[in-house]
Amino acid sequence: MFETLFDHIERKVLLTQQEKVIMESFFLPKELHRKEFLLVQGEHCKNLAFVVKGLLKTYNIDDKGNEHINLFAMEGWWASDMLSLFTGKPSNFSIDAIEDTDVLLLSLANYNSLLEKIPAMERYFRILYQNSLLTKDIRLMSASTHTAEEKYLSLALSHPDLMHRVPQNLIASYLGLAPETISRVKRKIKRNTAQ
Amino acid sequence: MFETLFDHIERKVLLTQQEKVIMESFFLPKELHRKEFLLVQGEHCKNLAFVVKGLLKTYNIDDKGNEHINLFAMEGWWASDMLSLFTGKPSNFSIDAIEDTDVLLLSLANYNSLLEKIPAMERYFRILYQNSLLTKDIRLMSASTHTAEEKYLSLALSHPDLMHRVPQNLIASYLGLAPETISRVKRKIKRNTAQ
DNA sequence: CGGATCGTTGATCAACTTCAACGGTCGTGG
DNA sequence: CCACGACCGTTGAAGTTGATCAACGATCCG
Repeated sequence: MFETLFDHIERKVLLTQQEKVIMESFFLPKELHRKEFLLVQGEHCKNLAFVVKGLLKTYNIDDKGNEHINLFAMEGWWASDMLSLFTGKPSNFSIDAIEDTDVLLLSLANYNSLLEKIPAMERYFRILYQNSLLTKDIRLMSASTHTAEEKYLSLALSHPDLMHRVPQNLIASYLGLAPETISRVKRKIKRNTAQ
Repeated sequence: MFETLFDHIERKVLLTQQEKVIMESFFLPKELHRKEFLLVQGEHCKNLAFVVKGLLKTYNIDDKGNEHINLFAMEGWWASDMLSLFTGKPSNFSIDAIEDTDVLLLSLANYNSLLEKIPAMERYFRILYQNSLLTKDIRLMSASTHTAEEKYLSLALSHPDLMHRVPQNLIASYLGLAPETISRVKRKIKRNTAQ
């Protein structure tokens, strides 16, 4: 369980053996099976979740009943509704499991203790968030400048693994497109690359 | 100059007098007048810029020659192309001044020294990035779920100050809409609220 | 077998863009 | 000081992209 976590953290910062022991006590392991919820929209988000194995999706259901996926979280990723977690307001997102998934839960109180007691973790999260910002910026740019086809191709290029693990209607939702649009884009690409 | 910087930082973390003295040596003050560039798309981004006074815009020009504003940075905001700064790759953004603007420049080397020498700054940037992530998430959601009218109203509500300082064609660019669309949205809102 | 889930295809529709023209305002140089 | 250009917003008409609606086929699995 914790090996994946420490592996991932130590790509950014180093931890002493003692720090690792302390950290283990902060996390609560949990297993989710396919379709099980980690967070339900409207409830209060209580944890950050580190994905050890499996695949989660974070999504919002809007007024018209449409689902919009905000994030896929695979092994080594964090999932949460941080806005709800930090403000205590009801969550705008649901999180559930696309595959059977193992997570390590970190409560807000433990998150704060962690940051206080282990300076390396302050650094870790700074770097993690810094990198996340870069990718969000790119997505944000892509959302308003790219065509449906460009969005699809760009995701297929940067995350080929996702395309295999996730049904296309979820990819569509993630890209802000209708499932039918994805289907048509794929056909068009096939036709173009065929000859 | 530095008062604005420290005021802003000390809303998140506390600094000792000694730390402030050290920090001052890391920053280079610079004045920009209206339309002057801080960064030109395609060049290498060398600095983080803290806006002391004025207003900057960060934007990308796409293949078709369209300008897409990524960020407005007013007093107390940071502007940079972090991807270019950290990777050394050519920048995807230009940054220029909408108003005459005073900035404090922080080079990559000084940014790293800062983080190393002053743990409070590690914490400051972790919190800064954490908050930025939240707002980016909201923008990202808004970009794919909201109509033109909703996007406009939501910005008008959350940043009324911007609407007064920035011409509408730039607002349009920021929201990923055509300037004409903003004009029509405004007319519609006026008609609806009139009676 | 039968239902659930997923992808495909066609037809229609709505939202927003694009193109073009015009009017107002502001600031600067002659 | 005023005239001109730059810049900005508005309006209309036409065009495009992608959404929506509906129907159908395939696959998977209990």
